[in-house]
Amino acid sequence: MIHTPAQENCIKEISEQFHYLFDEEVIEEICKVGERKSIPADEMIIDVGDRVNFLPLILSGTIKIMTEDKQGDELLLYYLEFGDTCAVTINCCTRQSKSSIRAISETAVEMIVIPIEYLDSWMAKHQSWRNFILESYNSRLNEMIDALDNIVFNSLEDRVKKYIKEKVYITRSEDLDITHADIANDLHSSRVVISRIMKKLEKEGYISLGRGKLKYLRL
DNA sequence: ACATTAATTGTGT
DNA sequence: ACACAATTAATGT
Repeated sequence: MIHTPAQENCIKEISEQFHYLFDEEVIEEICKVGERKSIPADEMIIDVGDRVNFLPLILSGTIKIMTEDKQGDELLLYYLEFGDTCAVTINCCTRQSKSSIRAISETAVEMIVIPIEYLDSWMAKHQSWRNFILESYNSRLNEMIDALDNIVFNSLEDRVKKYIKEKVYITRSEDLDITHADIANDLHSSRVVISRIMKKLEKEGYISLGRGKLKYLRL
């Protein structure tokens, strides 16, 4: 098979990062039809109600996935990271329905987007692709059950702790630039309540506080 | 360097 | 939940 230099490059890059996920054929397919995209931080990628016509494959960076309720309040669902794809998107695409979620880049993101028309035939043709999709569904479902469990059964304080942990993990930094109001939005709570919890966590020595920032010490 | 203003955070009811 | 006080950061003079 003949490749353009750009495709050669792409194959090299994807094989390096994804060889344990996909076999050769799938990687070639991805390079043929996939398009590489760079997204700056804090960019809205998909909004609620948008028609989605591509499937993202994250190379680096983090994407925040959330829903919106009738009152327009947001709730953080989960993050997408390296090697992830969006299970919700797969659903939307194959059923030709509109997005039920909003996706915003948390950091700068590098990704490959694949037009949806290829997904069906790949499912049939390539076992490693099939496994990838199913695996992605499975792990996301488990995460969601976890998150639901957390909301229903755990106190807001525990949710804040978990939130901070996640944030530290995805930014690879113990110093977070975030306001109490931001956290309140993500957790579907109010600023005042978050402030009180933050103060408590600081007193207990878990974090240290500053205006617009906090430092993770331990949990 | 100082004053003004806006944004964020703290606290009592 | 609301209101307001206190604190801090940003901006202009």
